[in-house]
Amino acid sequence: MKSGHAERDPVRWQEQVESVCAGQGLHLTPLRRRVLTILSESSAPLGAYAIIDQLSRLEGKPIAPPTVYRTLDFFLDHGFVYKIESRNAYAPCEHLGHAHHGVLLLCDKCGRSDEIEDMGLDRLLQATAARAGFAPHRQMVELVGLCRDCAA
Amino acid sequence: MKSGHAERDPVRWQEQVESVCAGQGLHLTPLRRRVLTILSESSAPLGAYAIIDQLSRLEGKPIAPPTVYRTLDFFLDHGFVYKIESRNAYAPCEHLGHAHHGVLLLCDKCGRSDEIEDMGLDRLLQATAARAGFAPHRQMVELVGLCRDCAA
DNA sequence: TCCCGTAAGGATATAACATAACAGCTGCTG
DNA sequence: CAGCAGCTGTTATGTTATATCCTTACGGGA
Repeated sequence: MKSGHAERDPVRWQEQVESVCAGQGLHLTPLRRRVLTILSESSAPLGAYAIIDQLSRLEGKPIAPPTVYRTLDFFLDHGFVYKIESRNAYAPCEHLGHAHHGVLLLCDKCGRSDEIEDMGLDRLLQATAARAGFAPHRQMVELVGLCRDCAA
Repeated sequence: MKSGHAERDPVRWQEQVESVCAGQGLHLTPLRRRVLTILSESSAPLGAYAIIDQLSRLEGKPIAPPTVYRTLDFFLDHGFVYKIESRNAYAPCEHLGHAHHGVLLLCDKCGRSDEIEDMGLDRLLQATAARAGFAPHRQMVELVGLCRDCAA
């Protein structure tokens, strides 16, 4: 029985990140690794303060916001994580390697986020922007609604 | 000489909102009217607290956040204003009447926001979502980059 | 007239999200 | 070993948004 969700494997995802880091000489420190685990094990995107809480519990001492925001910045910069602007939340990027400009499907009911790529859409967006004389360097496409599972 | 920007006429926009309100029996109170004016006269989208500041100056007394957030909610509910999620800012919706699901072009340099409609894009988004079994009821498409004027 | 319901706004407090600024540590490299 | 870069800790603060309760204004029906 297959779920409607992408069924990301947390372990596999983390291994991929590890291998990309190794390949690019990026430092995957213990702190970063822990945040990675927290993110990957969550079924839904997490807010920064949810990460702070979990991390504080893990470490047994309070972790201050800047620590987590810096870690998130590192992941965002390298495309391992994306930010969901309409929710102020962060989620593992399933398509490592590509610039992360997918379409986000955000379920109202279960809170999950799914990311899909669509070259046709990207081209159309680019063309639409170009027609307005606009040169985009970042795009956000977020759809809020009901996912397959929750609609059923 | 025509600007690259939509050159929205603040007065005209406000009149349109007035007429829609009249037509739908919506109450355009003095407070709402003042917020409308503040929004329409700004060249770039405003954050809620910028509105609070301006409104407080206009009224000669401090205005509390809930007052402005309620007013914004009213405008958002009726599609007079849209929220720019990636900036936490609010701007007049130039296409009254349509559900406001346009593409937002956000200039990094001058801070302005432009809204364009694209039926083709909407259809493609809808189709893409449907293929994933997703039923969207709200969409956000934001492109960040350089507008025509600033690129020149 | 009196009462009541509803919509709008005021006031206080607090929650939630994010960053500035500086200090310390570690490991590399000249 | 000196000096620098990268990472983390710490304190404080800035920014955005909501919960809660109270008051006012207005319209409709007993």
